[in-house]
Amino acid sequence: MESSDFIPNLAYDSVIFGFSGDQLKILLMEYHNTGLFALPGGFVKKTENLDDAVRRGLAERTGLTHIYLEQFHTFGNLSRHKPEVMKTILIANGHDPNGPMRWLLDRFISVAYYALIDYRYVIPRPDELSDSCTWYHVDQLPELILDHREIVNKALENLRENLDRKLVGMNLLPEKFTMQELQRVYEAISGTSFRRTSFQRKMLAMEVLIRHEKKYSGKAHKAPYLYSFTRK
Amino acid sequence: MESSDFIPNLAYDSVIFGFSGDQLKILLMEYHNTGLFALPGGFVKKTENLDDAVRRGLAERTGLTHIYLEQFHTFGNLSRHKPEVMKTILIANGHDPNGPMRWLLDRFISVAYYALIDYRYVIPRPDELSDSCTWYHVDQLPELILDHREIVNKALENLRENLDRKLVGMNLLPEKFTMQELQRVYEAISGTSFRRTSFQRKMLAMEVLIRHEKKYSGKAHKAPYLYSFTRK
DNA sequence: CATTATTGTCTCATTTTGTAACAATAGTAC
DNA sequence: GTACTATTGTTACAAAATGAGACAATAATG
Repeated sequence: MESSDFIPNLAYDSVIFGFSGDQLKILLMEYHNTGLFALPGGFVKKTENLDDAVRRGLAERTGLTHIYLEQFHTFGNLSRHKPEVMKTILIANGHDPNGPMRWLLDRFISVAYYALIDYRYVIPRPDELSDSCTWYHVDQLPELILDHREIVNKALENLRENLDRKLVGMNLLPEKFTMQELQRVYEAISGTSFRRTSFQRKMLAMEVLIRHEKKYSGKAHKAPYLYSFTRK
Repeated sequence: MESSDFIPNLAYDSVIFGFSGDQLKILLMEYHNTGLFALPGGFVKKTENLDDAVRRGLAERTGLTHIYLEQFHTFGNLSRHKPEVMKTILIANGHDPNGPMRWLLDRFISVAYYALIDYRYVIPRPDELSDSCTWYHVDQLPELILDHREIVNKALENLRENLDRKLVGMNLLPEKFTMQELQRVYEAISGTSFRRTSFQRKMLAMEVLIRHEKKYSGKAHKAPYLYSFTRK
């Protein structure tokens, strides 16, 4: 990680949403020997588009390309600059805080993105400073460094606002899904519950769903249809 | 303007909306002797919050403080880096493009904000590189440098999305206004027209308006009430 | 075949929205 | 003053959207 390749004082952070077991989850990194948790983030190369830097980082962290990404806010308060936190992390990783990684102690303005991905295909990979890169239920997050908690909150807020405007479900679910699964996604994001029949009527009225074959679960009841979204 | 005071490679641009004569307008700067138009922008000091940098710039450009501001996107494509444009501007202003202002030719990632302001109170002031800082109707903008046209489009898109979520009218109108004036604002932003009676019913149902005395225009018809928003 | 759980659809009441009508003015013309 | 005009605030009714429940269909089980 060579400082001179990157735009100074500029970083990005990503809130990576996945859905499993009726729950909305996000990926968090845990730094070696510190118990500190953070959002996956990175830096922007001097000869790279901002969006591409984020996609590069996401690919490294999840193994996925072609990810649904939304930029939602840029965090630029001075209060987010806490060099002592980064110093702790560097020391815990055996780096000299006055060595070649010293630039990590600088002030960073961070452009925040959220990603929606199909949970099943992710292979979380920690980076060199981290032990783990793991899914956490959004309602049970550990304490996060710097302003990362605020970033998550703003991501959630934004995701909720987009729930009715964009086809959020499309990116969190497999290609084919049942109406119930789709409803669970909407409920997890909005934090409320919907009436089954109203939800079904609303979704079908949007005319973005294609109905496929039934899905036999082996359970003793009528089998639901599988649906997919019309446009890829 | 001393390069070393600022965060390198980071700028902001502002889309300043005002409303007058039933039209939505924005403030544009014209650079000396070039015929080039741009959004008012600036740079962030190393010891300054991002938001504060923007407020500082807005105050300089408009004379106003306490402005309604929304950050809406950060533009970070390589394609927005066109050093020859900035070079032209520097030369036209009698600066040496290899002199102390050379840093202006660097690549900049720009955080974009829009502001909503009461047109009447603005005293537009050009900066040192500009002849003018003038209002332009959003449908009749001159050609803009770099990606500033894209920035305006995205600002408009964002403003439209916020039209029903936030009290947009509050910031573009005087303290007291008629229902018709409010409707004109909504129509100018949305680009559509609304039925008078439905609009009135909708606004009153929101219960955010206080009705005041009537406004006598001197015209031969019933005088409309003046309204204000409940919360400041 | 009866039972159970769940699904897709339909029905009806309620609420919201679209549309037009109407009465109330504030001026002008006379 | 009265008649007339333009615009406003409100009401009335139709149409559409939504909330809430009923109901039939069906995939398993015993």
